Amino acid sequence: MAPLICDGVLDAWRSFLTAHARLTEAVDQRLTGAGCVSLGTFDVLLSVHEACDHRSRMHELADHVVLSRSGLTRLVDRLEADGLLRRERCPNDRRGAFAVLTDDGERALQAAWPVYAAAVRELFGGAFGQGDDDARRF
Amino acid sequence: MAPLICDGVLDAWRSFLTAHARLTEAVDQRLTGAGCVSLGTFDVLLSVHEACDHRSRMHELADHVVLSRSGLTRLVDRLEADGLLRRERCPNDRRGAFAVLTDDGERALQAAWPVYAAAVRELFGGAFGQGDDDARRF
DNA sequence: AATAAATAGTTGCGCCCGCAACGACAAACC
DNA sequence: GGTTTGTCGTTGCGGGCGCAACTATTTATT
Repeated sequence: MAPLICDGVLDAWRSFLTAHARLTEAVDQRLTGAGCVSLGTFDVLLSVHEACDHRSRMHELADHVVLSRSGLTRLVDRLEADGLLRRERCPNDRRGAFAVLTDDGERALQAAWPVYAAAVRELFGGAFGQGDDDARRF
Repeated sequence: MAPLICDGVLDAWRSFLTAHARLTEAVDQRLTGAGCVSLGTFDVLLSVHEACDHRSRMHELADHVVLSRSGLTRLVDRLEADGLLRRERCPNDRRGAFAVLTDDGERALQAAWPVYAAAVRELFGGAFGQGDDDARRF
């Protein structure tokens, strides 16, 4: 039988899959190796930080980090236990809750940021034409 | 404070992360929705199929699908229980084992292949310039 | 040859996730 | 106003993964 994969799009897809697995693993190891939060935690903290008033509804947060609602509930549980996030009741909608950055969460985000940025630029940016490497304006 | 993300490489990285999450979810749903094996299973079956003699050493397989050795052990356990794969002792190295496609595994791979290819071309290929869409030579 | 170091694969353990079901609430409909 | 439908977030459950430790075997060292 001929090889199943003989198509540019499918080759690219497989490269995409392996690149994602290796890159996320490498970036996560940079973060945790430097004593920072994990990549998953960082994504959540950053999303909350970028939201209006540094707070985000749970379902919006779940959408933004591409996690199920239940998955986000547990993750926020952990971050709340770690003191990085806290929940706040939503005044308009008594069903809803906000995730809000605590001061510790803000500090953890700021501490992780340079590690994250450097790792992404080096590992991800370096894997491409690195045409933007001199466009750093951090 | 200024927004933390103001860099082309970092924007691209975040798009990369969300694209991966959404695309793998969508491709997996196409496969399972059509009664085929999951995406993770498909990757393993395809890797074994492409290997020499349709068999692959466990550690090579783990590397190829970017899984830990223990993770691959469990995954092959499940596929063996499902009758899609079987283990064979390695004659040269008595520590080693091969994962080998069974006839059922081969059939499952062939059944999933067109669904997989169509999903990847449409969802992944379509997300780009689709310049290769007419280069299909399946 | 004898021993030390490295490698292959498996297992116990704990973590993290998605699905389905649930209770609380809001919005739409009549 | 009361009922139906939809949405928000949480929980029980089971699946799937990585890390560290382990056994068995190979390879390197002396």
